[in-house]
Amino acid sequence: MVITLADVAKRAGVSRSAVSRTYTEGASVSDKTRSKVMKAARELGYTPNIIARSLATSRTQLVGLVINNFQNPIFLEVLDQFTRLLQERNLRPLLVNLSDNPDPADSVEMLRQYRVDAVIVASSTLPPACSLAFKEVGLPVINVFGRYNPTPDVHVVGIDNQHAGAMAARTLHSRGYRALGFLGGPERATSTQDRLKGFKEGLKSLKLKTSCVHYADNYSYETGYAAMKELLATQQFDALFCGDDVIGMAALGAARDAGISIPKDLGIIGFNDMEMSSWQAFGLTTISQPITDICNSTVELLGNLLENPERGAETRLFPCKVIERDTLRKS
Amino acid sequence: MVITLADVAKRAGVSRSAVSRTYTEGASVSDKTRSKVMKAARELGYTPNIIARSLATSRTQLVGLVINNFQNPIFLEVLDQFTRLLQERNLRPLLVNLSDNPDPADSVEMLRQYRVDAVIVASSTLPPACSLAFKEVGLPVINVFGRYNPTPDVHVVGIDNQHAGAMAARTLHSRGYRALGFLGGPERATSTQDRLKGFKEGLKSLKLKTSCVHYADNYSYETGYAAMKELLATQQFDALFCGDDVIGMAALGAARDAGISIPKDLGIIGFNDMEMSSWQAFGLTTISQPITDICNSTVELLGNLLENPERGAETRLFPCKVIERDTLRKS
DNA sequence: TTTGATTTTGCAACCGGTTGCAATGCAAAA
DNA sequence: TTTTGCATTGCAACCGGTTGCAAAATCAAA
Repeated sequence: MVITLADVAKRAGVSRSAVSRTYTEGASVSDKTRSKVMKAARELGYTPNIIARSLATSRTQLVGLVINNFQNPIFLEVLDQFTRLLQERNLRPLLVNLSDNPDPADSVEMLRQYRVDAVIVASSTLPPACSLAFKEVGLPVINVFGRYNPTPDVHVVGIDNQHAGAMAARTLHSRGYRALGFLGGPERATSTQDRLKGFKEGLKSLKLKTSCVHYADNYSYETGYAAMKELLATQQFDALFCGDDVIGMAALGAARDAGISIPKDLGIIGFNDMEMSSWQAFGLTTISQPITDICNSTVELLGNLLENPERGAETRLFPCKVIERDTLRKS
Repeated sequence: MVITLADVAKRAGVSRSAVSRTYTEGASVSDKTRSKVMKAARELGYTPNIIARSLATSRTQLVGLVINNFQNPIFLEVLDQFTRLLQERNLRPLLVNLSDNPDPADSVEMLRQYRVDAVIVASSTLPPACSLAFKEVGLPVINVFGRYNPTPDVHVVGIDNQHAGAMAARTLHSRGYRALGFLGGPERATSTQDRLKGFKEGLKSLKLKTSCVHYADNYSYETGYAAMKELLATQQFDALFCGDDVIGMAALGAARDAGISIPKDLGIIGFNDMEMSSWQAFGLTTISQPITDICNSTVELLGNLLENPERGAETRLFPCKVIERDTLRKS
């Protein structure tokens, strides 16, 4: 037997509206009524039914949180931040795993059925069409870690991957490396493409050419290790820009196994600055994304979006930073 | 302008009930009516409102997923599995981050307000009282990675930590180590306590005593590293059972830095078999929990629980397994 | 064709809240 | 004391579905 508004109203000797109003921010209720209601509610153990409220207000306070990468530990941090920030704003994350099927249609339908107030798509590997699909059914959507688009059709918060690629090129060059290779994540990921593009352009402006380009199909150690072995067997290079720290660490492992001296004979720079890159077993020099800034900005933008859903699409880019460790020669 | 049941009904020339029934599993509708409705719905772009349905049926298909450990990468895998398994059953995970505030009261209230059908508390560090709090307000709850309790008041799915501790003791002993130490995770975590208890009992039946006992306050590398350094400075031992792989890897790092030969002069066994323990930079011998079995079993139990919420509390324990790598001598 | 059993259908009440509107109460101003 | 203005209150309709029940339709058997 569950307690409803009406029960509380009866016990407090007021109307149902009065009860509703004491639970509504900024509604007009006298202190006297409010305290009568509170008392009755406490005595009965009343808990407002948000589902019913959602129906009436057509606001659920639910936010779809779409993720497709449960391999990369960086996303655990992302989840941590998002859940915290959303909780602070009284928003609730409905988690969606898009790993196996990159076709968002089902998820779109599902989140629509739940009438979520907005959607966060956190992925650098999902195609832009995915976020668009949400927008097309009228759901406010933010693509975090998405691709920069000069004429955006969907809100994007993240980094400028091209710029980061150029930064990697300049950094390697400044340490005296000259034969620079690229070992990216999945080739189809826009983040990979953009980083490579920026890397190449960076090299060009330094009058250099990319020594080799190779990809790891996913962000696992094995894949990265195998890719690096192949690279070592077939290519010449004295420094490597890796599309992710996991791959960077795998490359580091493979190089060490091949007896290559790091950073003397080979320099490696990773991407993401995950927790364990700092462990002294690796000491991987890497480029970090300002995850905290990105997540904060996303949720803040989300807040604005809920006030004004028609707000035009914008792009928010944050600068990356080189994290100095032991896999590059000192400049 | 959003399309409702009534709109579809009007266009299809049937009653609202008919529309509702075509969207309800196992309801009685003729094929003719059903197809008329489907056609109208398609033409109008109708999406049923699950919130309204939830209100009417008092079933939301929402499941609270409570996590408090966003540091340990193992939980990313857990999240991956749970989201997948829940999705398969048309259940939706509402993610709750209990990191900062271990007092579950707010979360209980929130999940209650959303009328979630059930709650999964996935944690080995939260006190049992936390899961109980959910039960007390009438929410079916399963504590995953929880503590074994011979007279359980809450459903528990996980491993027998005591048994695992004994397994660690036997394993170290069988490799010829005799001065066995324990470096656990947070002391207050029941999993830590139980593993230590089992470890001690295992030693006792081998006529040995624990050489030293120490704890790391959390599951981070730094903390583990510092704890290990202290241990090395103050204690004598030739093998160490670590409460978690992160700590194990930190211990490994600290030992190497101290110039200790592993596994010859010091054996280390970890816990959890996380992805990177297998990386050849570590090759950490460890004890693995059968995460997949545990998650499967949890969701299956959850399914049963939804059918019959009054089902008595049960405990489901799965066996752990030693994963042989390079940080123990061969037997 | 009639009868009885079985499906299918629509009506209307209900799920548990919110909110516009008119009525009421109350205090300050006239 | 009467009037005016504002804060409070309750009524009743509404949000978008589900479902028990009785009536209508369908089907098979007689």
